[in-house]
Amino acid sequence: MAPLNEDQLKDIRDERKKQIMIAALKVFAENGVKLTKIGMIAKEAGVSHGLVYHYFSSKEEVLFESLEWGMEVADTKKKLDELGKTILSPLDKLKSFVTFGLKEGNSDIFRIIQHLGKSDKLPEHIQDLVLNSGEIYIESLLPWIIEGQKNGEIIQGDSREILEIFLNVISGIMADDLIFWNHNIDRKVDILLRMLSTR
Amino acid sequence: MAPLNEDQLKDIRDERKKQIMIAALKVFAENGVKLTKIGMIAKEAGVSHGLVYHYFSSKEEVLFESLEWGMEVADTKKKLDELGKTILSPLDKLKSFVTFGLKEGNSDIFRIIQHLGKSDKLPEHIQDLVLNSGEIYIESLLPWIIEGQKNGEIIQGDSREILEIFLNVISGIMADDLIFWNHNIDRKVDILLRMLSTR
Amino acid sequence: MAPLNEDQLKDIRDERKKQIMIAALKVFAENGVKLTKIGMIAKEAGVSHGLVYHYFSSKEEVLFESLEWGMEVADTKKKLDELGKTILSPLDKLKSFVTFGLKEGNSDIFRIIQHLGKSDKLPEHIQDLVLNSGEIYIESLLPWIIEGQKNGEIIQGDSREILEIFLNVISGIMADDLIFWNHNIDRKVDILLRMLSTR
Amino acid sequence: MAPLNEDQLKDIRDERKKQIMIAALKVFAENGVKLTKIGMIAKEAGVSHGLVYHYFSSKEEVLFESLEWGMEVADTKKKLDELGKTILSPLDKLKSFVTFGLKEGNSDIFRIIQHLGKSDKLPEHIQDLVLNSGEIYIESLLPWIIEGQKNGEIIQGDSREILEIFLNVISGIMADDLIFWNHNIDRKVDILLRMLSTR
DNA sequence: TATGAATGAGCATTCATTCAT
DNA sequence: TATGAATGAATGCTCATTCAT
Repeated sequence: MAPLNEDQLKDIRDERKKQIMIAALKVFAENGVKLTKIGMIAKEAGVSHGLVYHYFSSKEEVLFESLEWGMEVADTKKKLDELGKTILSPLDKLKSFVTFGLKEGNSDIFRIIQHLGKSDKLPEHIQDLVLNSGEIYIESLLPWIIEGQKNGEIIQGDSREILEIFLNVISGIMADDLIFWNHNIDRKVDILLRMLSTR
Repeated sequence: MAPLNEDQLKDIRDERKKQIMIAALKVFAENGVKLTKIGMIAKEAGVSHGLVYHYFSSKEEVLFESLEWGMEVADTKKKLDELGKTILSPLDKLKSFVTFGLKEGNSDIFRIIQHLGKSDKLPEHIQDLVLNSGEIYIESLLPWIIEGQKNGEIIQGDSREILEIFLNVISGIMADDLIFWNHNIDRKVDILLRMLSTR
Repeated sequence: MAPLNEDQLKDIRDERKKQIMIAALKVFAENGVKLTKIGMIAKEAGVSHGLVYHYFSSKEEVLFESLEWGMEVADTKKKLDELGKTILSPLDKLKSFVTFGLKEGNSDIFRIIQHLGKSDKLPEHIQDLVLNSGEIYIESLLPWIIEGQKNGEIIQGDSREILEIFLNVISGIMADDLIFWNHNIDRKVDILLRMLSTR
Repeated sequence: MAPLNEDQLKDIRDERKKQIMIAALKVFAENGVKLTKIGMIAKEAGVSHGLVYHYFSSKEEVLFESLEWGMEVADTKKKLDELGKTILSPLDKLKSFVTFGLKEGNSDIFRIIQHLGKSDKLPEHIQDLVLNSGEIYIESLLPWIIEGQKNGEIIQGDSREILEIFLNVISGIMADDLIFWNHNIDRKVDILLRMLSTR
């Protein structure tokens, strides 16, 4: 009889928004932003397209909020923190990180960012998010590279340039065929890391 | 003015088709197949969109014929043949090939194929082309890998798997930011090739 | 808390309905029926859009009931009755009525009716209301016109036609820029009434 | 065989655009801008909605270009010029102008402008057009008012204010029921003009 | 009674494709 | 051969209406 109380409503709202954002991240990652239709997100989330617009004001808003939220809760970030605390060698940290990132679902944000990088006229707040996201990885990974160079594990040279090359390769791979990479993944990641390792 | 005779007409036909296909390959490579509008191809080719339909029955047909023709005449192929005849070491051949491929324009077909790999429902004849295209490179490159393994330049292991990993990395890169890779290209290609080289 | 008894519930019901109808008349008058969204009415009334549907079965029903109720209780009607009882000359009664009607809020029903007059396919019961509404004013005003013609204040001719012309002008004005008319209103109404007066 | 030459194409283009603009002015005038669907314009013009977008980039553009063109070629303007050259008295010029303007089709622009005046956020170039359009009438009509005041035909007072009141009444009427006004039009216009006339 | 979550029909706009010239 | 006029299917978004709580 009585309407739902505020907390219950907030729960539903949050739940639905999350549900839609998870779907959005997946579909955006798979198809790129432009080719993602709102209907695809709605279908993936199991709701009507109308509902998507009940929670988000536009497709752009879905993208922005999903990315923002995704970057906040991203397992990738947790993984980085977690790895930072282990006693693994820098190179092993990188390997572990790449292995993690290539698992399906873990690379969604990376892939979306990459798609976005290729669009011309991004709205500014999304542009900011994209630029910022790059920085997050660089912040975490650059110290590992430097440390690896110090202990002789990683090749010498401009650390940042080396990292950029590496990230470029990784993001290219992620945009590609994840299934291929998940077969025999350790072997493949080993080969990938040879790029950087002094052996 | 006398009407053109048949040969002249055929020349015009061929010329126009080529002109459109060159434009198509460029635009498809830059934007992906779905996001490429017929109008974009027509504009790039300097013809009306109507004319595109005069020579091709559909966008899909433009894609198919362009790819087929492009793979036939591709500079990449010539480059492979050419390199095959040099006395460069296998690793140096690979380097030279990658360096060539990263130059703007030389990777169009590669990039289109990669875009296509991500679509679900490709018409069969295009599917065949895509699969086949991989084979072309494999045919040329696999012997180099094997030779490199024999002379100790290239890491041991399943030659074909190594090549596939390598091609995957390369195609990922090509889909990405070519401008980045063309800065300081030799240094970058060197690092890339460390994946395969024993030193 | 004891549950509300039936009378109390009915009071709430009536209060809420009135609240919504007042809001509806205002918003319909300002925006026209088609351009009025249920959400606009709900917001103006300070209730949720869901509640509007609790009391009315459709937007059309909101319109119909609001009009019906509005015509019943309209201040305009009271004003007409009131003026009827004064000893003002017919022309002065008309002036006073027009001045009253041009004040913001007093012309809502007039304006809605006018908007409706322009729609094609009105449901029959609303059509009836619209036609009927005209009659209400005519009933009150026509005697004034006739009286004015008798005493020489108002121009001769078919009384009903003269009234229709006059009402047409008034309703056109009301649909327009009320703010303009409320500046220096007496002067403007004087000019308006020159149409009818013999001077 | 040969494609149409440039002149022929231009003719078709101009013809189609005109056809669409005429339809647009009519439909916009009848329904107001917001309630006018592109489909309604297309249907009125006897073309597909797609074609409307072939010639105009958006609904707003249809509105703008149609208004601009309509104001340029408007018979109203010609009528004003023409009347200016006659030897009619100022009051008779006004009568003649109003009579002309109330004929169906002659008031489209007036009515659209009036609809627009009630919208809030008009794009600036349309806003300009609206403001400008008012001025056009004022420019032509004000001298008539002044002249009429001089020769005693028209009531004394701030000429511009009198004109504004008059235009307000006229535009209100035009928004209304033109069919009503076109019955017995001379009689009605006579009554209307009594507002301004000293007799 | 009261809320707002949820749905789907409808309209603006884009673009592949057809066709008259 | 070559052009661009013309069509209509598909997609983003809005809003009336329904319904669970």
